[in-house]
Order: sequence, then C-alpha cells, then structure tokens
Amino acid sequence: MIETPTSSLEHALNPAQREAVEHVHGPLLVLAGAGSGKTRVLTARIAALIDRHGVPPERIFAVTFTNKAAGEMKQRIGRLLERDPSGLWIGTFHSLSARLLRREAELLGFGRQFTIYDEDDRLSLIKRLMDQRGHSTKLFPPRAVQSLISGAKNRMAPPAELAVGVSQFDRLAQVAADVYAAMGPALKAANAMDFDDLLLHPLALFREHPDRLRAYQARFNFILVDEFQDTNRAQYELIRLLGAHGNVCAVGDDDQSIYGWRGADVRNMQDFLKDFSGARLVRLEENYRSTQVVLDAANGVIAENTGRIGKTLTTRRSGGEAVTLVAAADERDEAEWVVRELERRSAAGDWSYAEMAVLYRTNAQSRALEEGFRRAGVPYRLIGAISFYERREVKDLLAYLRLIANPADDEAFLRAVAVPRRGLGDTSLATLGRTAAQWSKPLLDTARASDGIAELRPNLREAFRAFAGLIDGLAQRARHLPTADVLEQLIRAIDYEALLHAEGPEGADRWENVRELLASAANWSEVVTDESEGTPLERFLAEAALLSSGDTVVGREDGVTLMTLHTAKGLEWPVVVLTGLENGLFPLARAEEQPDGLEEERRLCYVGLTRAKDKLYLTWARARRRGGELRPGIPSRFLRALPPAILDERRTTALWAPGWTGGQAVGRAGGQQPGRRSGASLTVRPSDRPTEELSQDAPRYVKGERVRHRRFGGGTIQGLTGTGRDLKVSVAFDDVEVGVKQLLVAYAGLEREWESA
DNA sequence: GTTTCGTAAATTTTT
DNA sequence: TTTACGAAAC
Repeated sequence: MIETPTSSLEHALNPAQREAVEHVHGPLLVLAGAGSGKTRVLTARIAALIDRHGVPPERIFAVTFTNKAAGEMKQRIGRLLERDPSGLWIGTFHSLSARLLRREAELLGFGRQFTIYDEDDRLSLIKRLMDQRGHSTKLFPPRAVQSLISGAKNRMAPPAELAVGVSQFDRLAQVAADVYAAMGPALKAANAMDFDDLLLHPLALFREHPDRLRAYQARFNFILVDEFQDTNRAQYELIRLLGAHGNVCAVGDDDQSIYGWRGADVRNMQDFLKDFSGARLVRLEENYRSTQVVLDAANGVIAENTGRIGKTLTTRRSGGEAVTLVAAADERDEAEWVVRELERRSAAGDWSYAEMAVLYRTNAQSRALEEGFRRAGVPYRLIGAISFYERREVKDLLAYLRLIANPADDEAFLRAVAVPRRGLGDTSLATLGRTAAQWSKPLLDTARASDGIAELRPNLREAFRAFAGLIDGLAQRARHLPTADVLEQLIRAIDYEALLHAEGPEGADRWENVRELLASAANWSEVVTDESEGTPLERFLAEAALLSSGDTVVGREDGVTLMTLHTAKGLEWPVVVLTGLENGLFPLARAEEQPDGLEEERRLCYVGLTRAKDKLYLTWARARRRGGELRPGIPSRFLRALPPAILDERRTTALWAPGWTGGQAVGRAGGQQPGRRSGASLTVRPSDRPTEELSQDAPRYVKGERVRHRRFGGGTIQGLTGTGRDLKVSVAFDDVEVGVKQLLVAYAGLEREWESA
C-alpha cells in the first residue's frame, strides 16, 4: 500500500483529487478509476473536514467496504490529524447499521441485546421453518430458498412480492414467499437479525419514527461512501435518507462492480446524479499504480463490456514487463510453476514475497496453491479462506456466549445444546421445539420449564433443565464479570479442553484457537464506549459476526498473499498472479450462461488485473480436479481479449515432457525437474502454438483426439475414465481388426499423432 | 425408539 | 467442514 508523507498529503493531490477533497458542501460523485488514489482522497477529505472545517468527528458517517479498510482509513486519518479521530462513525454498512440499531432496537420491538445471525444461522432457521411448514427440503433446496429471500430483501420487496407475477407452477418461489413471511416473526421472536435485516431495519425505523430519522440527519452532517458501485438498493436508500441534507460524497467505479449476485446495483451511480440534484461529478482517471502494460491488459478485457459509464485511465509509467501467460498441465503443476517462478524472482532480488499476490476465482483453488507453497517452503499468507470465527470450536463457544447474551437465540441454543453431547438428540429437540412453538417461548425458556412437557421422559427433562441451569448461571455471572472470565468458566463447566483433546492431535490445534478466542475476548473487555451501544459482550459478538473475510489472515506476514479476487478488491501488489483462467472456472460456467453474469465476471477479471503495479502473471491449466474429477480446461475467453503485443506465452515443463500422463507425471516432475536453471519453462511464440490448439491435449488425452499405438497403429479416443495412474482411455483403432480397446495410459505408451508427425 | 458415530458427498464469489 | 445417511450401541 502506498505510504504518503503525513503532513503534506494535500500537496501530493492532483487537480481532480484536490477538487474532490475541497468540494465540501453539496453532493459529490467521484468516478474513481482503479489505482487513481481514491483512498487517499477519502482520507484527505475526512481529515480536511475535521481539521480545516472544524467538523466534529462524531458528525461524520463514513462507509467502507470492509472493517479492515475502515481500520486502516481511521489510522491514516489519525496520522494526518496527528490525533485519534475518536467519535468518527466509520465502518461497513452492516457494522454501522448494527451500531445504530443497538441504540434504537426497542423502538422496533427488538431487545438491545439482539444477536446477528450469520449465513449458517439463517440457513438453519430456513430449514427449520421449512420442516415446520411442511415444505420438503429435498424438493426445494434451502439454499435456493434462502437466495430468493435474500434477493427480495435486497430489493426491499416484501414476502408477498416474491410470489407475484410468478407462474403458479413455480413452487420454489411460492415456498420461498411462505418461508420469507414466516421468517420475520421467527427472527423477531429470537431477537435476531440477519445480514439483510441490518440494512432493512434502519429503513423501517426511519419510516415508523420520523423523529429518529431527523435526529440522525441532524447528527451526521457529512456522509461518505466508498465502493459505491457495490451498494444495493437498501443501502442506497439508507444513504438517500440520512444524506437528505445533500452533504454526501460517493466514490465508485462502475467497472469494478462485482457484487451483483448479492444485490449490488450499479444503477445507484446513475441514480445518485438524479436523486441528489446539483451533484458534482469528479473523474479520477490518472492511474498511479500500474505500468502501461498492465493497463493495456486490463483495458483490453474491460473494453468488451457494454453499458459502461466510460472513462480513460492513463498512467505515466510507460512500458513495463510483459504479461506472462502460462499454460500448465493441471492445478498442481500450475501451483508448482507459480511457486517456482515467485521463488526465482525473489531470489533474483526483483521483489520480496510480501510484494506478491496469487489470486483465484474460488476458494477451492487455494488448496493446491497452499500445498505448492508448503512443499517448496515458500512463505505465504492465506486471507479469508476460513475465518477464525467460522472454526467449529470457536462457533461452539460463541453459541454459548450468544445464548448468554440473548436467551431467545434459538440457533445458538441448538448448537450449544449439542456440544458436548448430552443425550439429547434430534427427536428430543424436535419435541422441545414443538412445545416452544405452542408456548410461544424461546427454546431456552422451554428447556428451563421442561418439567411441563409430558412427552419427554424424566431423564430428558432433567437434561434440558440442567442445560438451562448452566446457561442461567453463566448469564448471572456475565452481568458483572468480563467476557473473558465468563468464557473461561464456561470452558471449565463443559470441560471443553478435555473434549477437544479427546479428538486426537487435531484437538490440540483447536485448543490453540480457543486460547486465541480467550485472548481476543480479553482485549475487548478493555474498550469502553457508550453503554447505549451495548455491553462489551454484545459488542464482542457483533464484531465476531461482522468480521469480513479479508480480516482473517493465516500465515506469515512476510509471505506471498493468497486470496480470492473478490477479497482483493481495493488492494494492490507489485506482482500479481491470476490463476485458473479457464472457461467454466473464470468465467464460471454459471455466469457464462447469462450476459449480465459474464459482464460481471469480466469486471472481476478487470479488478484482478488492475491490482498489479509492475508485473502480471496469468495462468491456466489444461486439466483441473473439480469435485474429485479430472476435467479438461480450455483457456479463458478473457485471455483472447489481451493485446498479443504485451504477452509472453509459456508452458510448464510438465507439459513438454514426453509421456506425461494425467497427474502421475506431475508428481515425478516435482521431485527432479531441472526447472530452476532455465526458469522451468520454455517460451512459445504465439504463432507456433496458438493457445486454442494447446488446449486440445488436456488432459494429455482428450475425447476425439488422434493417438498412435506401437502395435495397434492410429486410432481415435472415444472416452476417458479414472485419474492419475488409473487413467484409462478407450481407443477406436483405425484397423478394424483391432477395434476398440481399453488402455491404461500409464502403460500403453501412446503417442499423439501431431507429436510423432 | 433414540442417540451417536462412522463414512461419503459436496461448496461461487461474501457482509 | 458441514450434512446426510446408515449402522451400531444404548
């Protein structure tokens, strides 16, 4: 990340940037191209508001895309001001809304101690509601139901609207509408809000209590929104309401809109100009990040999109190292090549590992990469794959804490009651659930009063009562003890350490995570803030629920960064490797089907390319294991959009080595490849072997391909089965006497006709 | 009849 | 890493 001299920051601003900083009153839309210094503008603007215009920090409402970005921005502002901007409201839409709602929950019929349901909680609630309401979870996948409901919420559409205009045969939409209608009351009964609710409830609050809207409008004199292209309609509405005074600065880039699948709507950028009349439009088109070569690559890709607002990015960094495009045999070979190359460049003193990032479309791809880095002993850090707070042991303990904070949290109850096993299984829990529904009480209350449940055997009633007693006792202590102490007592009470260690060697790692959780709980107890925004325990839980994936780092600080393209938004590195550039993976097959989806994938590719300052590597594999199956891959259509003049095309040695068969030879190559001397790859002139043609031998042998056998002669491949050593091909030989044969590739010694020719 | 435990299948991107 | 299913154990 670019470091700027602290005191003289504004001198470093170009005219457009300065205009964005100095336009203080009235609406402002900043169209900020990639790498055009928008973070710098935002921080300078906030610092100027406070320092030069005397705006108290607590009157500024600044929305960032991740909490990490908020933290960094706050630090930078602090450095500019040479003091801590305490009181400033800065964070994601979700965390700012949660903070606001904590103060106003009671007006909406929620308790102040409401909990935030994460994706898992919501899904399991949906499943339970479906069961309760007699909808088959087999016929109607809960995930599909959830995504319909979430989509409706993001559009601010009520349940009834979900089934409107839908064919009466579209049972899924009808089921979703029914579950959606039941979900509101269920969430309220559990005193819980899901991610979408965090955005919708403030709107309801402002609608039902105009005085609260006026109060917040009067409080937040200045509003800033980063990554505006990725806001959804509810978020836009929130800004429109809070920012009715017009002092709203929105910063975005329509070419970097990559969250359409979760309700983000680029139209918000055009609507801003309509809804905030007299809005000033500032374009930041000078890129300070990348070489011309990198920008040429990015522009080539994004130019294929239609309906762009349009802008021209320029850079003074003419030229630059060519973009290296690498064809690999499979994902393991791809990882190996990437690791070797990065190792080579690090050894050559070109860049340090911390200056390099490897990006991918799906989290599943991180595994092969991680293994490659580990095998080679090259340090790396993995961002966001599994959040700390998503680990089983952490979720188990957080479920207890949630239940202690909010006794109505049924999802927390169901998780906590199952760890450790208490002899209370599905049947008993279903009975408890039915009774709770009859009594209109949360599960914990029902468990406490389980003596009144005739259907339960006495020992089960006792087990429920004991569990409720445990929670009640801890809740009692939570009133005057710090969170960390409560957590410690809880761990002792359920003998969690022994439970983990009984799981074997893995349990020790898990126990380490528990200790880490204890440490972070201890940190939190120290922070003192306004009581109206919740107890330390409540804020600790909210923080855990709203942490973004980019906030969770595993590995060495000085290592190569590994993360998804989505997580990489807003970041930059001197060296960026984009992996898995194959049709069906990037762009994803599902997205390829609709034009909107494809355009969004293309923007995602643009985001990835523009993360690079100096050097881009692009890799694709001719075969890739997906879901245990080895599948052939062809180069991504995005690669065709790259200007040939800036490309340096290569293939890995594994692809050159004769006799390579599936994954088998890749392992062998890993041991003794003479790679490092010559850079582990050979340069191929594009004209010699067009990438389209190269794709045809993936994996090495592919259906329809011509091959030659020592004894049987020429033939055509009919099909492939198995992987690695067990890879079998069925070949229809030209000699009708021979006919169709099943051959084990590893032993058959087949040759490809074009190689032998 | 229940619970628990083993094995197998499945995952786009994330607040 | 959960979730789903089947079988053993209680």
